Parts: sequence; structure tokens; C-alpha cells
Amino acid sequence: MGGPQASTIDQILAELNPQQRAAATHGQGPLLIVAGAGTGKTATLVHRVAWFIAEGIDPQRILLLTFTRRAAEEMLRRVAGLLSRLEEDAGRTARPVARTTRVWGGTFHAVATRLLRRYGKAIGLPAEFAVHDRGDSEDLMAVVRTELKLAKTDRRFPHKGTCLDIYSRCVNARQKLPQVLGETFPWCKEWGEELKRLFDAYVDRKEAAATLDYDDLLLYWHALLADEQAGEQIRRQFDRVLVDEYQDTNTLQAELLYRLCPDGQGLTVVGDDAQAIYSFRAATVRNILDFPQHYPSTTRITLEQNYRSTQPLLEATNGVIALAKERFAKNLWSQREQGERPVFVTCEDEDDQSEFVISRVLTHREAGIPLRRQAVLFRASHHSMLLEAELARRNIPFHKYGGLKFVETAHVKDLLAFLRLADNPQDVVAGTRILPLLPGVGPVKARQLMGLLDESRGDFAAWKGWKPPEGAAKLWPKLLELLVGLASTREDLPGQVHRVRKFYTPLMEERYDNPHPRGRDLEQLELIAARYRNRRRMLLEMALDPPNSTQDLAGAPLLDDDYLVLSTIHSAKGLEWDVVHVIHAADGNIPSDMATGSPAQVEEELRLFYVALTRAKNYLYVCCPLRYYHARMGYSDRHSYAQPTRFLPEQVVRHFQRQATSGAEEDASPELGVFRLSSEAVRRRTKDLWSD
DNA sequence: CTGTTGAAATTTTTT
DNA sequence: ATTTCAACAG
Repeated sequence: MGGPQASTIDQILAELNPQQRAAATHGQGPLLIVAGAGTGKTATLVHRVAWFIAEGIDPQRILLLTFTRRAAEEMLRRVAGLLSRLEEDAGRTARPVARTTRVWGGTFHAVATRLLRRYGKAIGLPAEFAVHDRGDSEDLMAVVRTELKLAKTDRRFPHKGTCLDIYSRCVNARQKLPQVLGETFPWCKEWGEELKRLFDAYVDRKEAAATLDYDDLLLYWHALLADEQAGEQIRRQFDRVLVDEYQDTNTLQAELLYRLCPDGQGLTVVGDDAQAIYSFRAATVRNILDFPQHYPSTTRITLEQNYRSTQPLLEATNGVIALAKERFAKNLWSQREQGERPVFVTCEDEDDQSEFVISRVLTHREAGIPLRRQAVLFRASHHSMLLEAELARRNIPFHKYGGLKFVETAHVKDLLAFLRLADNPQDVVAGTRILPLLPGVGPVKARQLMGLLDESRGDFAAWKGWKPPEGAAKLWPKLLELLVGLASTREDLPGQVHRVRKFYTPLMEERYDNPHPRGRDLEQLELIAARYRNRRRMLLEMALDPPNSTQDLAGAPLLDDDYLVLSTIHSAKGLEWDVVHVIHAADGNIPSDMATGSPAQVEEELRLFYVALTRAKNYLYVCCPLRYYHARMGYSDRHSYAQPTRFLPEQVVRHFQRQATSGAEEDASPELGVFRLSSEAVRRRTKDLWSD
């Protein structure tokens, strides 16, 4: 290099520590970066990309794969930031770097979609395939399930969701059905033969409708890479491939990567085995552990200097992860010696907890930390409900990540199904969703109609002669008119949504509770429809990159405001805040009761807790309500007592300041043994005797 | 064949 | 506590 260009990249690289710099400027050979929490993993990756570009690699020939959409956004934003610094400099020296060329980046699924659009033809994939989200896939599974008449009287067949889970694990873990059933779903073993038939039919149906589910996106990309021509073309398309959060990839993704970079040249993976939290999605830590074996010439660089948290926080988090049975030893240290110890707070109950969190958040804000640099983290989406209500009551703005998405609500799915059916009349899922909305039409008539449509190659005219049942006599011609209109229209998208909304709203109101907020959701949908280029695009985005909530849809103005971040721990991975509150740190929530079946699951919950704690830069609060109310039926006041999470045993909680909110003070006294681990029976003891 | 009803299963995290 | 399934009545 040399010249001013080199000096800029040198300046940029000078921001890194020696290990980071070694990683960022490592050459072609396969590189494994083991990066502890807060050690500047993202910064290193981003700088590596900048270094590549400074070295003359075409940005378009760099592929940056991440695990979540949020991480992808963050990473690409930071890459763009560094690039603009390089470009400014290049501008001054009259050496233009084309601004239009962008790095390829996104989640595995998003990148798969782009590649399949382009090259899918090579393996017989139609260019205009649709993408099913999780809910759609479940619905299709249900359709096929009824068609195969898998309902039996003696024993019940697994739920559609379970069926899809089994199928998905086969695909993502690259395991045979019997093995998956034996190891992960032993209670479904007896249905092996039926499941096989179900999955065969499921696959056929997807193919017939030119539809891919999430798993297919990876599977077909994987297949594409095995194609001699297309595979070679894709391999040649990328000089550098970088993968973030490698510990959370599954076997299919690893194999895909092996095919993408057979010799590991130009391949960089980054991860932390202590933060593996996606095994429920068939992710396996083996990928990162076995990387050096798979690519014998691997260079491994470990990042241990933590920049995020103060030393007192690190001591606590190190104490937590030390409870893990199996892990790469990493000794995280920080130069930020000074700071508050983390606080372990016992609260009387959930209301008390909300109260405490809010008062603390406001105190920190007064001390100069804006809301958006503070976060409240929790294990399950619904854990924040009470807090959300309280925040709303007090007019404190917040933004929630994770949890039930807007597009997963029944009424939104209904409305989108109209658009989908118009877009692709072969879409059986959309059809079997919409048609039974008409009175007198059930699954059987819906299937007949869809069959008719199939025979006519998707021409709605085939429905003209159909005689609707009495209840639907009035609506039927209107529906037909609507669909025919939508199928042929060039009307703008909000207009199309408006037409569907007019037809659908009365049906919705009759069908569901709380029609008013639902109606508002539909109006919102009409508004945001304007954002999309066309209908196909909108449907695709809704499956792959759905808006999180109605607040999300309110859009840009919110982003200028200050708001508190509420997030599931999973969605918080890779992010950091000045102040972090972890709520519901009670055993049963962390670890979740649903995940205490095996020691491996408990270990994953421990890592999850670790991820939550390591998000904090300066202040960390872990809250545990002591009392949970079960049901407030009538006058009864049933509640049970919670124990703090088992992940804070005595030797770890030493690193915390202990505090009790006023209401909880008595209960939190050490004599009561609140911090002692107790047996399942004691922990779950319900003190009904007590309350009456 | 549909819509309802009662019983049973599942309850979390994300693409 | 909620959602899904399958039997049953109309």
C-alpha cells in the first residue's frame, strides 16, 4: 500500500489492541477468533473488513454472515462507518472507492434468499419463490396432517408445532428421523412411520406451491453449493467470508460453510463457546470446537481484554461462568478497575420489582444516562408485561425487542393471507386460512376450492361456477371480485390493503375479541404498506424481516426520542448498555422450568444468564421477586414463593451487593435461607395454607 | 360438512 | 393459562 490511504487504515487499526489487530490483519488462512464477552469482537470483525478493503479487496466480494437481523444491522452500520472514513481519505487523495459497492451481509437466511433468487434456477427453483415463516410452515404441516388423516382415536398424534420442530431438527442437525426422535423427541418415537409420510407430503406441498420455509433457505443454499456450475460461481463470487457468533450455528450451516470455503482460504469465524444459547435451534458448540480440526491450517486468536465492563462487574460474571462444567478457559480482565459492584435485589413481588426498576432507571437518567443506554432483560417475552403496563401508565417511552411479533397475530396473518392468495393462487395455506372465514365454509370446502384453483393453474375464474353455501351467498361474489381484482391490479399497495381491509374488517370483528386494537393494527398495516416496492416484496419481508411491534411501525420519529430498551436475553446478544436490569432472576424463570430436563439444557440456561449479565458496562442489577401470584380468581390470593436463580450460589453472590426493596426486607433476611439452593419440592412449595 | 365443545397437550428463546 | 385436537351434534 503506502501513501495516505495506508495511513488512514493504519490509524483505524491503531484503535485495536495487539490481539485484535493480529486478528484484523491476519492473511488468507482460516482464522478462528475466540472472543470473550465484551472483548471487541464486533470491532475486530468490522476492522478486518476495513482492512480487506484497504488491501484492495472489492467490498462486493466480501460476505459477512451474522445470526440475527439485529446483529446484521449493527455490523453493516459499523462497516459503513469505517468505510466512509476510508472513502473520505480516498476522496482527498483523488483515489475514489466506489461508494455504490457494498459488502454482502446479513443473516444466513437473508443471504440465502438473495443467492437463491439469483442462482436457484440451477437446481430447479423458480425465481419467484415465496417464503413461509414459522407460522405458515406450521399451518401447512396442519393441512398435510389432516389430509393424511393422521388423527387416531387411541393415541394422539403430535401437534403441528411439534411436527415442525422434529422436521426442522432433522434438517438443521443433518440427522435421520429415528435419531432425532430417539435423542430429542423420545415421546414421539411411536409415530416414526407416520411422521415420515407427513414430512414427504409436506416437502411435496412446498414444492408444488413454489414455497420455501426457513430451513429450505439453508438447505437449498447448501444444495446450490453442491451444484458444479452454480456452486463454483458462488464460491468464486466471494474472496472473503466472515461469520459472526459461530458458536450458534448448526450443523447445516457449518456444512454450508465447508462447501462455501472448502479449503478455508479467506474464511474467518468468530465466537465464544461461553455464549452458546441456541441449541434449541439445533446449534451446536461442536462447530466452533471442531473448526481447527476441520481446517488444519487454522490460526486461533483469543481475545481476553474486556472493554465493556468494569472490573467489579467482570468478577461477578466470571464467577457465574465458572459454574459451567465444560468451557474454553478464558480469563477476562478489564483496565476499568473502578466501578460499582453489581446489585442483587430481592423484591417483594413483581409489582415491587417494576417499581424498583423504574425508579432506578429514572435515577440513572437524572444522573445523565439517557434511557436508550439502559436496558431491562428477561428470559421470556411475557416477563416484561407488568413492567410494560407500568411504563405505559407513567408515560415512559420504551421499545421492546423479541417476543410475539406483530405479523404473528391472527388478524394480521389473515389480512396478509388475502394478499398472498392473490399473489400466488396455489398457496394452500393462504387459501385454507381465508376461505373458512366465510360462514358455512370449513376446511373441506376450502380444500375443494383450492383443488379447483390448482386444476385451472391458478385462475380465479375457476371459482365462478362454484355454488356457495347459504351463509356465504352474499360474501362469495365480493370475495371473488376482491381476489380477481388484486390478482390483476396495478394499484398501489396501500390501496390494495385498503380493499382487503374493507372486506375483512367485519369478518374480523365477528370472529375475534378486542376488535378495536386489531382494527388499528390493520390500519397500521395499510400505512406501512407504502414502504414496500411491491406486493411480493412486502410478503417476503414480512416473513424474513418482520416489524417487531406496532410501535416499530410508528417508525422513524420514535428513533429520535429517548426510550428504554426492553429485550429478551436472546435478542440482547451482542449488544451492550451502560445500565442493565435483569428481571425475574428466580429459579424457574432462570433457568426456565421448561429447560431443566437435562444437564446440558441447564448449562445452556447458565450461559444465557451469563450473556444477560455481560451486557452491562457500568451498572448491573439482578432482580428476583420473592412472591408470585398465580391466579387472582375471585377473592383467593394464591401465590408461591420463589427462590433466587440457582446460578447465584453463595460463592458467586459474594460478588454482588445485596439489597432488598422495603417490602421484601423481612423475607430477604439470610436466616430464611433465601440464597440456599433447595430441592425442587421445597422450591415449588405453595403456601396456600398461609394466605387464608 | 361445519361449528362447537370438552379434553389434552404445551407452556421459551429466533430465522 | 392458552392453544390445539378430535369427537359430536345439528
